[in-house]
Amino acid sequence: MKKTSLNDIAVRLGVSKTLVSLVLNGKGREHRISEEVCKKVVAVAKELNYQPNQIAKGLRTGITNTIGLIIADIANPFFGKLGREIENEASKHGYRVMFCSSDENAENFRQQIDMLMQGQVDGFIISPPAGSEEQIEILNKRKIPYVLIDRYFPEIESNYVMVDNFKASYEGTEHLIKNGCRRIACVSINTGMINMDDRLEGYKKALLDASFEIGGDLIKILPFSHEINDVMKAIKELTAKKEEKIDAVLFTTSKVGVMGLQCLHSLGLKIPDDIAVVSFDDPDAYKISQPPITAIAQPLEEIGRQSVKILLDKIRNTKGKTRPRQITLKTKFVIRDSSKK
Amino acid sequence: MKKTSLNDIAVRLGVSKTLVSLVLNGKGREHRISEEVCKKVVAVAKELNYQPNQIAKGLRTGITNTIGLIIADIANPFFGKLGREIENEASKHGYRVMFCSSDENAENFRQQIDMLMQGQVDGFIISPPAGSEEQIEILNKRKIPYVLIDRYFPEIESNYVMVDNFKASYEGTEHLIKNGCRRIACVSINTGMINMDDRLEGYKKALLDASFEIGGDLIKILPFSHEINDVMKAIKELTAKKEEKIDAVLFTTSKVGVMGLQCLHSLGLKIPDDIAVVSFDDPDAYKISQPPITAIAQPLEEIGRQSVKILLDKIRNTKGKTRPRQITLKTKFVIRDSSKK
DNA sequence: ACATTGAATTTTAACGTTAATCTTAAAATT
DNA sequence: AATTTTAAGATTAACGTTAAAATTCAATGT
Repeated sequence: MKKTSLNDIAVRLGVSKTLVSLVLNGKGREHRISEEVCKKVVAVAKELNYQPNQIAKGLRTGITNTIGLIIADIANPFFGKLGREIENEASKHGYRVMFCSSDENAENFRQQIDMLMQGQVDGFIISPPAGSEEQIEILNKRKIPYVLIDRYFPEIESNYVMVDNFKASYEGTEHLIKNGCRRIACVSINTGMINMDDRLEGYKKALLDASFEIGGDLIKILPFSHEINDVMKAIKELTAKKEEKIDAVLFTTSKVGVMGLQCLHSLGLKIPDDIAVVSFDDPDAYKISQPPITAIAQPLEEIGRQSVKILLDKIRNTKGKTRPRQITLKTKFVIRDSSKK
Repeated sequence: MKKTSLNDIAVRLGVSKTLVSLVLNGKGREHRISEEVCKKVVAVAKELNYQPNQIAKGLRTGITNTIGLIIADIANPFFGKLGREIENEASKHGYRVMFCSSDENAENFRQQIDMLMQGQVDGFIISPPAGSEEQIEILNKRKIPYVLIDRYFPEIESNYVMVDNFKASYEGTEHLIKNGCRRIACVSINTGMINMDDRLEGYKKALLDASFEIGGDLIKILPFSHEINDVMKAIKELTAKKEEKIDAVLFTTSKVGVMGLQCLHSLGLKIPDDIAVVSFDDPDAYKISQPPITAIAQPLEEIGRQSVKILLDKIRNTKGKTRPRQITLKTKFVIRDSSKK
């Protein structure tokens, strides 16, 4: 049972395949195909269960109705949820999604971009890893539509959808200060990307504005491919010294936060009494944690919607040199018991 | 800057595009193309940064090197992690992945299958929703390669990769019994699929073998699109009656389990003293939970590897009527503090 | 009567690739 | 010298679709 093609329908009706194509694409009226013929075409198409071959369509038109999504790791709930929002929004507009997990690795990323650029997608939604500037520049040069999410390169003119990481971090830290915390640590990761920098800076600024000391011994930057051991080491160091013991910690991602909580628990530290906790992102784990964790939640649905919207805009309007669309969204600060002193 | 095609290289060298194609596909030797010409072709291809157009290749050969992955929800960490394993394994073999979240909805599923069957993928890895038998039969009839994961239809001959849900559930329940629990509830969801049935049956059989009563009031089957309210209602009912109060609960998915834990916490019930907990799946949340949750972990990497392996096998061997490959894997029972009495 | 218009289609070509067949010239064989 | 073989490549056609240009036939206008 081979698949039905336009030609099969055409032969069956003794008309040209162009006519069939026109009719099935709803251009019958426009091309003054008679009502009668239109009906016949539609009937036969239905009878033979015609499904257009998207590959052939793609070759002819250069349009695949597919978006390439490259993020760090689809298994990370943050990206999983974001991926889902992107899928939903794309689907609404008739687009499918191919996804790749770069593991924050520039070489993986390069290969993935190359692979998907071989005519398979109309554009990209990308959370770029450190060191991928060159690839992004290539997209610019070739005028391939794309939107960055989660982070961007300040020195490259791009479309992007972000959150205000600095402000979010500032708020979270300020909240801890207001709740009476005095020695607030920050555990972050070294991705080399601006979103993490901003989160650290927001934290520092909040300490500064409260006239707190910003000790280097309060800040732990983990290697970006962090294991639980790395986190454990950091937490131990932060909680070791009796006199200068910390009383709160800000985690800058849910991945490091989840690991951090495991460590705090296994060290027998009580949250929030011994150590108050605030973390970026808001995975399920934070809701069932005892106590529940105060979270800096990103507006995933909005990020998904906006990034797809902008991308489809760019795809439809590749010629007009529209100025880059750069959107910064607000995070939602969800106060739970982990930050109550 | 248009993309380089085979023809561009051919014209530049004054040879035919067939020759260029042969050389770049490594068939130069085989077709006795001279060493000298081969080198020139490769050099120019590199110079012009030639990337084969996969769409054109796909049209000509009928091969897209793309797998369609249809699961319930990529935002669900279980499927997110599984998706990642599938992506990894597919990538090793030069395959890309397109994903769709069906939300366990047969109509969504139908559309997604139809969409991806329009020439865009070489085969499917599918976690089929209830009521999708017809679609699966269509795949059979059209000889489209696919592998089912997580569940299957007993009445349809298919390839699949599963875990032994009955046994896993039996073990989990048996463990609770051995730890001294006497009134063990089961909170499950009504997907209408065999994996959930098996989990329920395993639970029942364990009770039966221990000569416990299998009360209907111990079993709560939630609507398959369950909200936290549904779970809360079930938990309340299970813990309401003083005399017949439950002392343990088995959750048959992590989604219902995570919600259930939220409910137990908010009702002020202590785990495991008031109620011991065992749950299918092993999300991060269970590791940082206080106490950590005893989990029936599925071998996600193995499921991913096997399903891709079988699928690629079928794709490469569409003609030979190979018998269906049906694989049942073992779960890993991870005992943590939530089940200690 | 003859050109003009309009409706209803058809023809052609192209997207980039590759499988199958065909060509050519030189070298080897009889 | 005539034939066959071999090396090295070219040509053709096709995958299924669609944009652009061309055709056909009838009706209308002058």
